[in-house]
Amino acid sequence: MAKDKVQKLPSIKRLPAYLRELKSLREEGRQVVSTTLLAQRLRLESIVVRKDLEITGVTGSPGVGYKVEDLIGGIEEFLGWNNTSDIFLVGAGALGTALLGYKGFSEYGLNIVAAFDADPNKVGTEIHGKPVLGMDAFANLAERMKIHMAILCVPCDAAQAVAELMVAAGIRAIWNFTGATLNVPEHVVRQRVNLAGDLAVLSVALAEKLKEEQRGS
Amino acid sequence: MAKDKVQKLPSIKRLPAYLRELKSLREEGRQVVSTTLLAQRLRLESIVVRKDLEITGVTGSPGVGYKVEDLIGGIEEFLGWNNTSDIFLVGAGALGTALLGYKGFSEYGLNIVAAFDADPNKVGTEIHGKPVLGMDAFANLAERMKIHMAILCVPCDAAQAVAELMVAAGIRAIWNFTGATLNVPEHVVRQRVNLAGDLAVLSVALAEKLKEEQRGS
DNA sequence: AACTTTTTGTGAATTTTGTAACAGTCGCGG
DNA sequence: CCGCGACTGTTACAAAATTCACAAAAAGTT
Ligand SMILES: NC(=O)c1ccc[n+]([C@@H]2O[C@H](COP(=O)([O-])OP(=O)(O)OC[C@H]3O[C@@H](n4cnc5c(N)ncnc54)[C@H](O)[C@@H]3O)[C@@H](O)[C@H]2O)c1
Ligand SMILES: NC(=O)c1ccc[n+]([C@@H]2O[C@H](COP(=O)([O-])OP(=O)(O)OC[C@H]3O[C@@H](n4cnc5c(N)ncnc54)[C@H](O)[C@@H]3O)[C@@H](O)[C@H]2O)c1
Repeated sequence: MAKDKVQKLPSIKRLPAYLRELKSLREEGRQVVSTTLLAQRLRLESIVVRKDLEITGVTGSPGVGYKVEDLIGGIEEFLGWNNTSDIFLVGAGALGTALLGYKGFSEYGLNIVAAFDADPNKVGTEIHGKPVLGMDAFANLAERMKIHMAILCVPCDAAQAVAELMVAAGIRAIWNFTGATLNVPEHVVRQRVNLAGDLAVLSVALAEKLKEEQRGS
Repeated sequence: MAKDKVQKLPSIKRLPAYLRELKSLREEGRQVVSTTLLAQRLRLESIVVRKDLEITGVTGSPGVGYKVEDLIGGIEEFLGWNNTSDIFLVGAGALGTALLGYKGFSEYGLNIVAAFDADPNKVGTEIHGKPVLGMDAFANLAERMKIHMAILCVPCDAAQAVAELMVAAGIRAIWNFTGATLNVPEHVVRQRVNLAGDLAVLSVALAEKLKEEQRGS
């Protein structure tokens, strides 16, 4: 029954880039912006921008453009980034440490509350001001604090086990930085950061470019 | 003129996941695999897997499946990951440090040779066994060592300037971990790691799921 | 040997995404 | 207050990706 397909994925993925640019424009004191300008800044076609912005429901005025404020508000509301959501992070290793210190998340309405790790040497310490707790504390705290989202950056082999623990603790959304494919129940959403996939695209594009060049010259 | 569109992007992005699973199957001593099994492991439909594998040119035999060895070889060759490529990293900060220590890159035929940073306190040190050099050394070394690829993880504001320096040094592919949209000439390929975009998808999917649930109950 | 099951490979249908075209609105400069 | 260029919003069209449908191959089963 559950036909939980989110539509217009590509558009949604581009929204944060618009948001970033819009905030930068606001800094510059700009109040109005056209899709032409946005497109130019983001190296896209203006029609793409127009179509993307359509899904937020924000409207502009012909001959003028959109109000910067409206767009920022509209995108944030569409993404649910206007209210900050608290999130837990599991795996305070190399990558986890970088994420814990990343200032940019506040732009996305994201607040990492605490980190969790299996390593007893790390438990009890603080990283970038965030406490590192033991895995046994996870379920209890998640429930008490009503945390629904979690970042997963443990080694790949541990990923599935940790994910199951998350699900059992009531987590509903897992942001997965590991290479593993998670098996989770229907009611949990998951999003994998596919670095390898991006690199694959880059590799193929470069090879293509070089080949083409050889042909051309 | 150059209509350098790489086709089947979604398929290419999935290939590394197959590769990972295939290597794991090889570990387990498996010699043959069907798209049915692969799909099950990666939570995809078997037809998706079949279509994706098609682009590598590897063929299987009906009723049996594909040889695991063949597929691994085929995918690696298609992606150009069979010969290791050397790459430079610029921005040895929080994220850069994590990347420098990441063992997984060798799976992708990627070898980070050296890091570069503007911070004089970092220059001259080593991170995870990789030397951190000053920015002034970049161009010269890139040419001498014939490096074509670079990882960009400096703060967003510095991204464009550093990218231009890379291009001037002959870099042909930039793996961009910053939020900035890079302006580079036609002959350079770029791939942005869009964390914010992934989070956007997760946010919307979760909101959707919750809304749907409310309706359903 | 005939039949069943599993699975590949391909061409075609369907859905989704990206592009183009254009009517209609707005503000501006005369 | 009229015409012009800039811009939106919508409808129509094209391309790409996904999904379906099925013939044919291999291996096992009766
Ligand atoms: N480092 C990178 O740059 C990078 C890049 C891409 C992907 N990744 C992925 O991110 C993940 C983490 O990478 P990393 O480099 O930070 O590894 P890491 O080894 O530095 O950190 C892993 C952390 O997880 C903890 N851990 C291990 N098992 C656990 C468990 N069962 N429960 C809770 N905590 C546990 C460890 O104590 C450690 O602190 C890996 O899956 C890796 O593939 C890392
Ligand atoms: N930390 C994260 O988890 C994270 C997550 C997503 C994206 N990012 C992005 O990655 C980038 C780096 O993030 P970070 O957290 O590592 O930042 P950071 O401040 O820890 O590191 C930036 C590094 O770049 C160096 N640098 C600054 N200007 C430079 C220049 N002009 N030339 C060469 N080096 C220069 C600095 O000395 C520093 O070492 C940022 O663009 C950030 O948005 C980071």
